[in-house]
Amino acid sequence: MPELPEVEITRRNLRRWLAGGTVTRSFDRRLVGRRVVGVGRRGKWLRIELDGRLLFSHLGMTGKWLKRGTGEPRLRWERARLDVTDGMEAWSTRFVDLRRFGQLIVACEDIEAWTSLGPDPLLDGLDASGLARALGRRRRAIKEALMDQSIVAGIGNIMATEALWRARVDPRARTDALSGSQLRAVARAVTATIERSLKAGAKAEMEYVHDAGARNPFRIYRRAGQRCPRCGAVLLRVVIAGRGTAYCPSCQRPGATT
DNA sequence: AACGGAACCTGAAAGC
DNA sequence: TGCTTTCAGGTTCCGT
Repeated sequence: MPELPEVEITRRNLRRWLAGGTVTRSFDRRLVGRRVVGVGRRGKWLRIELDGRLLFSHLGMTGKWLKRGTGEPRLRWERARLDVTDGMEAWSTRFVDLRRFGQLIVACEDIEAWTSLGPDPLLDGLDASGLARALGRRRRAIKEALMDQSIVAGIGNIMATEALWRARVDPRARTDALSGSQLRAVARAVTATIERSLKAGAKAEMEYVHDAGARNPFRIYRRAGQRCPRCGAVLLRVVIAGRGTAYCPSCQRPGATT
């Protein structure tokens, strides 16, 4: 269930585990014998660069990359593995994915899912004018627009919910109704929310909020019925683009115009 | 073109 | 206890 922060943490882990190593065993024969040059990310996509090949990885809802010993047995829900050696040591990375929405794609050049992404808030930055340009003159709800990967890359249901609360903007507000100051607030809030999550989540074994036993580290995500941490009003729930959305009816404002 | 809903898949938690 | 319903941090397709 990862969004940009978890995917970025996964990228850093994979870079540590793989970069400079040579693949000794893989789910795909075309990767065996190749050296890993580096690991990149745009939005929610990972791009593992090897000599002469690219491996794209999307985590879907439940995908995780984990580091294990080469001799360790197949993990529960393991779908793929990539073993490497640096000449001295050997180890294994495993891709586990309970719900199987994740993707692994071997390619020789960049795939469309990668090249068609909108600006990535961490790599490209995000300001009000960039956001306004990306939104264009569409009129859909701001939350739906933020989750569109061609508008901004890497935002999912949680980052959108949290960022709009931080920006004090109603998630149902139409994009063409937002004022300049609301756009600035949203752009700042998206970046701040991602950075907060990034700091909180850096671990070798990612834990997602819906994992059994996991705590909810977010301010309002999945907290409808509880009180707004800012103004104390009771948070409500609404469905936008098919996704559950908590919001504060008191301090999150609709667009400036209607 | 746009929008809601279903689909893909496997569970956990809540409700009865 | 056990059965049913709802929900889940993603993306895509399909019908209206």
